[in-house]
This record gives sequence, structure tokens and C-alpha cells, in this order.
Amino acid sequence: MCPAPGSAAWEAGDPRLPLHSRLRDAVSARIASGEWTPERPLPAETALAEHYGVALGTMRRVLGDLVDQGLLERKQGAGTFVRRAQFDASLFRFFRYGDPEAGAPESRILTARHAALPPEAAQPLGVGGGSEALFLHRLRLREGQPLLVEDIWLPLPRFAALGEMPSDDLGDLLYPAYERHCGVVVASAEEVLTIGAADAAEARVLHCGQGEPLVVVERTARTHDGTPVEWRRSRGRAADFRYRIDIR
Amino acid sequence: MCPAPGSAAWEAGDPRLPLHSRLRDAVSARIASGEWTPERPLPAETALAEHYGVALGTMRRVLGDLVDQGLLERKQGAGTFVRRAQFDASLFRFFRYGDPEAGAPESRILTARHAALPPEAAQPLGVGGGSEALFLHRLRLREGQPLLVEDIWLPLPRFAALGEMPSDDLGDLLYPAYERHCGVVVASAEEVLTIGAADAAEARVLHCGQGEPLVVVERTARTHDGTPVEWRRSRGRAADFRYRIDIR
DNA sequence: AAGTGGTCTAGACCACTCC
DNA sequence: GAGTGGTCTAGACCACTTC
Repeated sequence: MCPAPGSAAWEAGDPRLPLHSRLRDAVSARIASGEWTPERPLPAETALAEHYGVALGTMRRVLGDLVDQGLLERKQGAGTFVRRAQFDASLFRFFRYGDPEAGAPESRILTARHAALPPEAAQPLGVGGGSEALFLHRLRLREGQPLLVEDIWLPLPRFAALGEMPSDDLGDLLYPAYERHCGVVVASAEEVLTIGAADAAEARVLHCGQGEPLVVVERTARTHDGTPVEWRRSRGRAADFRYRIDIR
Repeated sequence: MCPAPGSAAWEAGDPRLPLHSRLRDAVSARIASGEWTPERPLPAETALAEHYGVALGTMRRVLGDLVDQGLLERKQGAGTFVRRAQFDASLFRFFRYGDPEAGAPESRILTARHAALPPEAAQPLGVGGGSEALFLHRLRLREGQPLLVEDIWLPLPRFAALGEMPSDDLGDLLYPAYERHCGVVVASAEEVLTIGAADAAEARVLHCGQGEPLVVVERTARTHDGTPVEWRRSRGRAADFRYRIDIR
């Protein structure tokens, strides 16, 4: 505890880098390691500052940067917490359909089985093609109207527990289920949007015409330490697509 | 100068609000007023802190917030500057076409004339439909390939000077021309993406099939004080569309 | 060399949450 | 009431840009 300046293990990397920068990497690594869970607060700012042997202001800057980065959240009076991802429903940012405020979207799992990873999923997941995986085929609806079809690939054996349960127990949101049953906390994701056309199966389940344009969202989801744990491809009618951006 | 605490004009708004918050609004208003230009730096942090009668740390926090907000930029050793917008070419974020690094996109103005504002342009511009405006119809290309067609509406009389010049003098980027010839500095914008289909004219100029899906980007551009000054609708082939987002 | 923003420290007091 | 993060101050020293 309370290491002498210039000698502690956390002071890795180029020592010419600013203190707050190296300290941020150190704290970031502890978050990634899972040492702290979203349930309980981190040690207080004063305690962390003392532990690392830096001024309170410096510690506050480091934590503030990690808040901006989306890794932490602060609750005044309560403490600083590791942030839990909550973008399972974020695909709906891209679509106008019904009232955006009108209740949570529903989820209906059409298929759940073991299968070999196709190349397009194996590559972003960083494993060899043909590896065993859990495959989910899912329909998402709002107010009873089909909005999105999703193919979801989850590498085994990490997600084995999920395949052994009845799909009704998964609920509308998958990421909480990953955490509950497999100990996997999704922390960040990358999404790529492109435009495609509906094939016969997609047209049937989305209630649209074959060949009609679709918006295709491919998502790679990662844990705090950057390991990819899920790859999914979601498709929805392009006619419903609407995305708003502010530029400064 | 150096007002007594609690009495200065800039200390507007709810006095229960934090100092840095009220101060940020005050500095933000001075930026919007055009008091400072991107050419020359703002007064130094120490000078501003003294002028407002706050600690240097508080002033630095205010300026830092405005940097995060995109209004200012800092250059170590040189000073703090009002940020100049640079997203005239930002539509190309949405499209994959040729080498993204391969030179700047070209611009070819097909039409430039005075016309009455259509309702879809009049509303975001906050003026009555049918008002007189300058209308530009423009084609944007990369490596000789047509990529985007744009309809651009500029309210008069603000942009009168632009209509009186040969369109060749405008150059590839419009926003610098707005600033140079009309004194209009674009500072922020809102973009809405939807999917449409190519009509006959669009198909001809974009070299695509009629009815082929297009990505439609509608942009409202604003000055520092939030006044809308330009509305444009850009269309490009959906097949070229690709957009990547990181979520945390 | 002078002036700018960048880093870091040390401490005071306040507002809020939780028990 | 105890403990947490939020605000604000005051000052030292460093790195960089500009002339």
C-alpha cells in the first residue's frame, strides 16, 4: 500500500507520460479484470488517491476521464460504480416504429441450437471458422409488429449454460441473461450499418416484400477487457429506418 | 472589469446553479456573439479568470467543458480558439467508395438559381414557405465517379453575394465560401438519415437503376448562436452505404 | 525570452445518499 | 450522522509555441 513514488507496479508504460494517463490505464485494467462489480461502489476517491499516492484532484481527473469513457458512473453521495452496459435495445435507435416510448420491445426466440460458426461470425469473434457455437434466431417486435430479425452467435463453451435452458427463461433482454447465467458482462460494442435486400424467409417473418431493402446491423459485443463474446446480424425494413445525428 | 462577487451582469440565471455552469453560459454567449474569431486566440486563461473574478481552476474547467462541447479548441503554447466547423465533407463518413484517403471529393454545381423555398426546406430554416432563396443543385464525385446528388437551399438576402458569382469560384467546399463571401460561419448541424428510392433524374446522374434504394441525408446547418442558415438534402446509392458506430 | 496551455498538489466547504 | 462525490480556491512547476 501507499507505494513510494516511482517504484510501484502500476506505474508502467513510458514514465514520460503524464501521471494521470498512466494512472488511468492502471485503474482501467483493474476494471477490466472484474475486480469491481457494478453492485458495489469502488473505494472512495480519497482512499484511491491515498492508495496510489497522488493528490485527490489527480484521482478525480482520472475517474472523471473513465466516466467520460463510459467505464464508470458516479452517484453523488453513494459512490463510484463500474458501469453496466444497457444497449441491448439500442438497435431501436435506428428505427421509427410505433411510439418509441411505448413500452419495451418484445423478444421471441424462433431457434436455439448448437451449430458451427460461419466465417463472417468467426472472424470478428477471433476464433477459427467451424468452431462450435450456440446459435439463436430471434424476432423482435413492438406492439405486436415484427421489427427486426436477428442471428446471434455465441461461442462455446463459454455460453453452454445458456443452451441448456428453455428459451422462455431468457427474457426480452439477452445481456442481463449472459451476466446471470454465464458470468459474461458486455461492456462495449461495434456496429456496422449497411443496406441489403430481403430474401424469402426474411420477407415472410418481417411481413414485407421479397427484395425490399433492409437495414443490416452487424454488431460485435465485447467484455471490459475487449474480448469479443457475441456477434449478431440484425435486419429491419429500410422503410422504418431513421437515424438522427448531431455534428459540432 | 473584475466585478465584485454576486453583482456582475454575466452572473445571470438561477444563482443556485454552480458557478462553472453560469460562467459556461456566459462564455458560450460571447462565442455565439462572434466577439472572437477562429483567427485569433481568446484572452489567456489567467486573464479570463481574473476578468470574471474566479479561480484559474474554475476557468479552466469552463473552457474544458466548451472544448468537449466542440465550441473551442486548445493549442498548447498558442492559445484557446473558437472552433471552425469542418464537416462539409462529412457526408462521406456514410459511404464507402474508392479509397477514403484518396484525395478530396470533387464538387460539380449543376444548377444555381433563385427560387421559392419549398415547405420541407422552409420549416427547418424557420422562415415562411415560398420565401426567396438561393438554390444549388450539386453533384459530388470521388475519382470521377458520381457519389452524391445534393439540393441546397440558402435563404436570401443573407446569401445574395453567393448567387452573383460564377459557380466555378465556389470551390469544392461550400462552408469556407459561405464564410468568405457572406460572413456566415457554420458551427453545428443536425443530420437525419432515411432510405428512399431513385427517381429517373437521380438514377441518370448517379449512374444507377431507377427505383434503386438510396440513402437520403437531410441536414440543417446552424451558426454559433443556433440560427439555421442552410438546409440540404443529399442522396447516394444505398449499395455504397456503410456506417460504423462504437457503443460503450 | 515571454507567454500560453498542461500537470499536479493541498485543502476548504457544500449537497447528496444511506443507514 | 457518517461518508460520498461536487464545487471552488490558490499556487507551483513543466512543455510547448511564438517571436
